[in-house]
Amino acid sequence: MAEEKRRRRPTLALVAREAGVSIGTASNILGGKEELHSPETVARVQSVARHLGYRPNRLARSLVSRKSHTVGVLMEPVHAIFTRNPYAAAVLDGLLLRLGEKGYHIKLISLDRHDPKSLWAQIDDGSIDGAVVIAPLIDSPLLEWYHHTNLPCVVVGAELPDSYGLYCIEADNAQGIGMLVDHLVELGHRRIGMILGPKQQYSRYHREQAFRQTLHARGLKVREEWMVEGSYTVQSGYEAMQRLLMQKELPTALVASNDNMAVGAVEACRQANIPIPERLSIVGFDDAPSASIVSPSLTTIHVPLSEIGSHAVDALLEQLTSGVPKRGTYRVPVELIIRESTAPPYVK
Amino acid sequence: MAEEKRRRRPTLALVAREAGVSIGTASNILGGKEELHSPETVARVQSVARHLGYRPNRLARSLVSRKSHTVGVLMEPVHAIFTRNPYAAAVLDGLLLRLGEKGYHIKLISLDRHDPKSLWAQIDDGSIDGAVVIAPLIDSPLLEWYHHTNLPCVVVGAELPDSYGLYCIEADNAQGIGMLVDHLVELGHRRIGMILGPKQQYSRYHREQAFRQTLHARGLKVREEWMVEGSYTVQSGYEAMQRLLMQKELPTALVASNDNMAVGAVEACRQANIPIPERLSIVGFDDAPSASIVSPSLTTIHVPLSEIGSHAVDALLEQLTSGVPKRGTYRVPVELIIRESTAPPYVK
DNA sequence: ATGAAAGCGCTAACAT
DNA sequence: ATGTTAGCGCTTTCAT
Repeated sequence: MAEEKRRRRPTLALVAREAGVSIGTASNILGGKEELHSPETVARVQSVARHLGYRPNRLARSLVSRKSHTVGVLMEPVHAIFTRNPYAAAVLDGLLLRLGEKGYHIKLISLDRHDPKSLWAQIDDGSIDGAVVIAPLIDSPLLEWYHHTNLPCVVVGAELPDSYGLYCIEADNAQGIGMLVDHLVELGHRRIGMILGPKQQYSRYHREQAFRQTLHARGLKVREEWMVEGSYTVQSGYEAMQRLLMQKELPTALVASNDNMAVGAVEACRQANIPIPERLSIVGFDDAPSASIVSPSLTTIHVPLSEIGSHAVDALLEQLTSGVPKRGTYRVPVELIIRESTAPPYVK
Repeated sequence: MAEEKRRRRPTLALVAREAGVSIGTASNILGGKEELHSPETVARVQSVARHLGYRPNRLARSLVSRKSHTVGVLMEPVHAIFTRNPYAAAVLDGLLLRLGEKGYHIKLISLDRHDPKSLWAQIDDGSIDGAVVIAPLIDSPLLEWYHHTNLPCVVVGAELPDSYGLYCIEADNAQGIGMLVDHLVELGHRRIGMILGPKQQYSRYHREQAFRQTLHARGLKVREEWMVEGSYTVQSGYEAMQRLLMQKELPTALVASNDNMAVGAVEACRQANIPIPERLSIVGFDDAPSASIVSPSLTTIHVPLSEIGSHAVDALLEQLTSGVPKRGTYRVPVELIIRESTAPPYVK
């Protein structure tokens, strides 16, 4: 009995008793409202707390205050593989940094495909004040958000239709793809292909559409046999390139929808003895760390991913404090980074 | 008043009242002890809960049960940058996967250097049942662990002295370095240098020591001017290589303490027009994604990082259920991966 | 099989 | 300036 008491961590009640004050007083002092009490009491309580090694129980605190000071980061299982997903990793960097500054804690939630029914019970269980959703997929059960919960939420890496009523932060895909195509056109390319992203990703469509429009605007024709599909992984880029290489006619330049796939494509070309950029120019998107490491290094679009993470935090905390849901889309300006993987088209 | 009630999420009490049962009964049924009650009651309660959209409050549940079903992942701020730290990213992958399988949630905690006093208050606040510490640094306040808390804990990516009394999981550095050196020696190299990790990392010393011992065992001399230091980043490897290149005499092979630095070293050589591996063989450690992407691809040591993450979870959960603290070290077997960055030494 | 009641550790009115 | 009280939403005896 007495032993059990000893094992348990000291509580507010214990501190109060030892310091000879009421539990409310102790709560005030240890909860940062010291100005309500006399200096002596404050000192005594703090000293007792220190000696006892008192640490407030966050759960109890959150239960009554209805604030967990924790935000959830929701990821599709596909994305919860940071080694293969520089995108999610970079966004997480930004989230972590800003959330830490603001004194918030972070809970990582990888959606469980096995049991989508318990999805909302897992997310909205009182343990988080709000959520950041990373690149939700098109059929994602997550997107029924407002049917199930009114937890504040911010979406990163996908531009959702307005009807979802969520605030989205996404790279300006149209601007980025436009810059890439223009760069290639200026080099003299007129035969340009594309490796598309997977059909479940919103970004795929925005990037594809921008590609088609820009080509059109430049008076170039979109050749459907040069539009191949990948899944945003290195391996898929490799395979897409192999498929492309089986065509009778080849483009002189290729836009990969992200850097991962561009890296895979470069490797496929290397194995097929097609020199990059002499025979084929290849560009990527995102400016992942690998883009500057591969050889040739990739011309790509720099997306300030970790700033996007910080921005997401700011937008979310703003909702938390104001109580007003935010909606709409913030398209983040991007930048063209010219490296070694692009050159004028080969002339026989 | 009534409005406020409406806004709030339904509680157990509400479900119980609507179903015409006591709160205890509802708790049993919704908490998985349905066998204690009659089928009709069970059905009724479940149905009411569903219609009301009831979701249990995890905080309240954890408060009374003293289990949060959440594991904390503690990282030094240096590591909390996943884009630059494939090591932490890969371990996190493994943690995330296994923790998800086990129904545990995960809280990411990046140590705050600004306020080390509140460190334990942040960690041991009732919100986690145990912790995984990723690659703690040598002077880390974290290592006073058992003075401050008896939270179960597992250390990954560092082999701590026994005195800390913590269970550590780390790649078999001695084996790995031995394999690398042996590989180089077999190729004919006798002049081998090393890029060391930073002094704050435990792994630096284990890798350095293994290097010195293996060279010694092979009858080779360690040339101190070929032992240069980096900080496990690509940039630091680049700079370390530049310093090395200023020596009058150069080694014919170089062991970089991790892949990041090997990548940086390769880049420095490229700029200095030193062909790899013809003029200099370079090896890395970890088998990070970049190792197979750079050109030439890196001969390196494969460390099953995500398995290490899973293993860490298993070890931690074992402690959680058994209540018995685990200690000692598990040295994970590693594997030599031979790629393009190594070749026999150049002969004039 | 079910209900009543105690309390997890804390905050926030409200009194004094 | 300090004490008292009523919960936060849930689990868990202990009765019935």
